[in-house]
Amino acid sequence: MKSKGKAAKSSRKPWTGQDLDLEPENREPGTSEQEGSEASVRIGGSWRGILRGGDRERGGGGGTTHGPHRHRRSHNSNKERNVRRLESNERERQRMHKLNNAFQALREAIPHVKMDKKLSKIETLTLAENYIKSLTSIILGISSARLPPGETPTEASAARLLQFYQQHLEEDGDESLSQFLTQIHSFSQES
DNA sequence: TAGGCCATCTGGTCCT
DNA sequence: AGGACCAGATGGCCTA
Repeated sequence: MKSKGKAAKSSRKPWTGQDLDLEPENREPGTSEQEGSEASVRIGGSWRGILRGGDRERGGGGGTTHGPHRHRRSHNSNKERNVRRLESNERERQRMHKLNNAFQALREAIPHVKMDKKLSKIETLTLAENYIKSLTSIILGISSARLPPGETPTEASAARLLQFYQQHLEEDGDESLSQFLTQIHSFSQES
């Protein structure tokens, strides 16, 4: 059983459009917003249309529009829009699942104390950052042990490490880690 | 019960 | 044109 049980997630059924009457006089997902209404509309478990006119910067979009310049994509019918929305929802779900898989892989890659407790996403990212920094300082420490007296590891050293890593990423993709470690070893040897 | 965390929906924007 | 990305919004579950 998961520590943060999502047992009721099963009750969170994907929106099917069936909880909304899509007959002509009724709305469909996004309709009210596209019509420019500022009213709150219950859509697929979410209330849309509240707090409009956000100050979002460029890129990424995200629920808010920019004043009168909202454009609407024309689709043939409500039914077609509905289908596209459902497909989009599914893709988004899959994308988030991939993201969560990546988070899980990261959790398993970084050592942490509370092994019985699942790390949250923010904890995972923070620990990963600290872990990387620690490893980097260790590696640079090894390197400095072989540097000429008085010479300390510099940012240039770290940049070289990064360069090695990026080079292997480009050449070998995900399989590069062991080779990268080998490279680091030789790097420390030559320093 | 409040707050944290999360999954999901959603629509605007970016990218191919 | 359509998919990917992004962030706001919402509601459910869990823990202190």
